[in-house]
Amino acid sequence: MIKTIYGTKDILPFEISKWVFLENMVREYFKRFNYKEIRTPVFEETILFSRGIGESTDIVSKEMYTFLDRSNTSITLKPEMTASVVRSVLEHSLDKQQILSKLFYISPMFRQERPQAGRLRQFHQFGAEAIGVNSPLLDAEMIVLSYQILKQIGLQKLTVKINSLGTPEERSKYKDSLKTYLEIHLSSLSEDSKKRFYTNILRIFDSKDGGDIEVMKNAPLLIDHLGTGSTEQFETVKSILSELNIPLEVDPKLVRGLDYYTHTTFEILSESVGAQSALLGGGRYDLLAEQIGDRRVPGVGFAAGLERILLACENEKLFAPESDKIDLYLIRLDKELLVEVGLIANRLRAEGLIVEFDYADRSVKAQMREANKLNSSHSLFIGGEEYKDGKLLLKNMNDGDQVVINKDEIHKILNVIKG
RNA sequence: GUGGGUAUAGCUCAGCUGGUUAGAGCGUCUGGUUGUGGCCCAGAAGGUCAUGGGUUCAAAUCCCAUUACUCACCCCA
Repeated sequence: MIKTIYGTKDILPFEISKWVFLENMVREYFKRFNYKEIRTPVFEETILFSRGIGESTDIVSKEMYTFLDRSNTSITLKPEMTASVVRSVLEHSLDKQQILSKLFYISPMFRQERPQAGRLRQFHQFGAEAIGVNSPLLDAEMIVLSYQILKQIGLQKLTVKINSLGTPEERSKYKDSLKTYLEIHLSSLSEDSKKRFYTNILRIFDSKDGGDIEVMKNAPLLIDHLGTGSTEQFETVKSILSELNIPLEVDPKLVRGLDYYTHTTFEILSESVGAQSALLGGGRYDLLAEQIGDRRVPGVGFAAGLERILLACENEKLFAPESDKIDLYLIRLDKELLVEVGLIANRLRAEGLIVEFDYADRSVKAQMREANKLNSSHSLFIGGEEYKDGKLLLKNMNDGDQVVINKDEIHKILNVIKG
């Protein structure tokens, strides 16, 4: 038996309505904020991600689906969307056509990680990127927009975390002072953190190792090394958000795992999912365009995990079990009338009714049971004496009332049902 | 990559300390008189008890391995 690949899932018919609901909600909100949808290919040249996201990041160093195609080009299935969107903006010079490109997407992503609750190898994200203008208003807008979407969906147990990573210069200065501090304590760090010391030193803040946490308590914080410009920008973002009553938690240890972030970074967490509690994350990336292109273009964005949001929704019981309905189920009384039933169904479907009938040549009882199971508002009996007299029997499945309809007045069925 | 857990019908799960033909609920199908659903009732189909070894007179049950799934670490949405 061939099965789905490890870490991938089918989304079956009975759960599609939840996805459509979320997608509609997301589209509606992006529309209000005037973001335009963008779709990019599922695969790109590997170098886009290795350069954009950063060689030393976990995503690039061990999680990408990378392969050589038949002409020996290194191809990678997109592990995230920001690099692709920025690439697209640069490639098509959207940044030269307008001062600001406000874009959103809903798309599958691929990362070869070990699956667990809220983490799959093919997963879905929606997100936004505002590219071209460096304004704290946009940083704030990303958080407002994403927070409101989650709220609108009905999620309750949310935490918004925010931090600033400053400019590259501030960051590298800060890294130096962090290095100086950690060199003294290097021997007492965990093995993982020792590695991080060389690869991605900021991540040591995220360590859950007791010894590491002890050491990091007294470590210098980036937030104290920001210049006045960065501090001002950060303060502006925070004050806009507090004016809008977005509950903020400043987390100086919030260090995101992608290299391109500058200034504002943020995450929204939920208590209603498993250990992978980040529903969405994002931040400003003023360096990225230059990394993968030929010019400096500022940007800010976020990405949200659909599966995690769905998981949170389920745990907070936000989805009422909704039952599908159909308008009409055709009951075939005589076996010979197979073709006629098909013709009538076709005519009524052309009128816009949702019509179903039995394809399996089953008994009337079975057909009625099916009509009931499908939640059909009416059923139409085709056959017998009435049919010979040019008549059909239309039955209301709720109250059991039946009316006679002339065969050549099928449009009347429409009136009764849609009444 | 590292650790823990689980694996019995389409689904959710029983099956106690090893002992006859492996069960339930739901779902599916059929029927409860000629052509009428829901509720109810009756019946049927459906399982190499994940796979391979081992212990034993006897294994779904105990042991080992493999595989799959799952949760957690790492990291991320």
